[in-house]
Amino acid sequence: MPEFDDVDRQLLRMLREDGRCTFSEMAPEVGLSVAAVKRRVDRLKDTGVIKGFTVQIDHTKLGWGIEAFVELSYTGTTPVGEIVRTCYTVPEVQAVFTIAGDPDALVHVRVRDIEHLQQVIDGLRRVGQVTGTKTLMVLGSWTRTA
Amino acid sequence: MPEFDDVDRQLLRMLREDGRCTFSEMAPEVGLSVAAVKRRVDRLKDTGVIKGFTVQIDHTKLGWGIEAFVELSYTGTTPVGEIVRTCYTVPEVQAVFTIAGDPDALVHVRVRDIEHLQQVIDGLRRVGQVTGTKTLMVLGSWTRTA
DNA sequence: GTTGAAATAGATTCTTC
DNA sequence: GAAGAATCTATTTCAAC
Repeated sequence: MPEFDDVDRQLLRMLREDGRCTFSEMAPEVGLSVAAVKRRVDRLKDTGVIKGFTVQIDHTKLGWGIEAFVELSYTGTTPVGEIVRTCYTVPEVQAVFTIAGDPDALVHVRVRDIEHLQQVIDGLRRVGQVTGTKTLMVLGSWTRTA
Repeated sequence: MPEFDDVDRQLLRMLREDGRCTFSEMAPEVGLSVAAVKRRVDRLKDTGVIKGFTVQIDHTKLGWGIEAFVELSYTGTTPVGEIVRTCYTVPEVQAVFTIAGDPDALVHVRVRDIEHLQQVIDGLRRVGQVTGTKTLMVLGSWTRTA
């Protein structure tokens, strides 16, 4: 990453708040022309700073109201790559974080109800050499800019 | 949420993979007309299923290479709303999850380096009635569809 | 639910400074 | 680096089915 200035930061902030924000909307905000804004956003994509765009979904509205983090501990011989692989095949898993120390992984899951959560946790325990789990039930959440 | 069918699910899946996917791109995929796709996406926005759109950023490219989860425990008298409020004023905090049981909150932070992480954790400890913290350093991560 | 057409707006490219 | 104009593409609305 060579130069990266306040204008770039401003553009990223605007795109974080609205990923479909147009060049014409951003241009006056940063005091540049539409063409100049396009060149900057293109450069952010080319350099990989912008990985892509996505939609923000309210999962409770879809009936997937329960969110939890599952801490997983594995036997010492389990390679990290296998931990991730055994987790992301489970459709309820939203994200997997491999961790230094204890636990070995933190898995973010989203489920319809408690019974469903129980099934998902059982599924995670079964695959691989899991030695223990601890489930953190999410009561509420706040995410930056969402 | 009244009716919500496979076409809607397909549209959400496509928008998750590319939030800037156009109606004209989605229409042939789901076998509907452009106008019909627009009506469905508009309905998903109106009903709140679609909360918004955002950009996916590679923070390592911006020099914020370290990611961690901090488990926070509070005194019994601390209201949940205050926990969230004291956390999201810290700019390094990406997300706050309030938890049922122990710990009371799980905080996702993103920092430049270890020294910076130390400062952020110290900052989180200072505000509110924090009785203990445990930090999970993220070695690697996988997120659905990202 | 569909099609097609028309109007608007945004993206993109090119030439200019 | 930047602006402005021309072109193309997509969105949006509408009428009719």
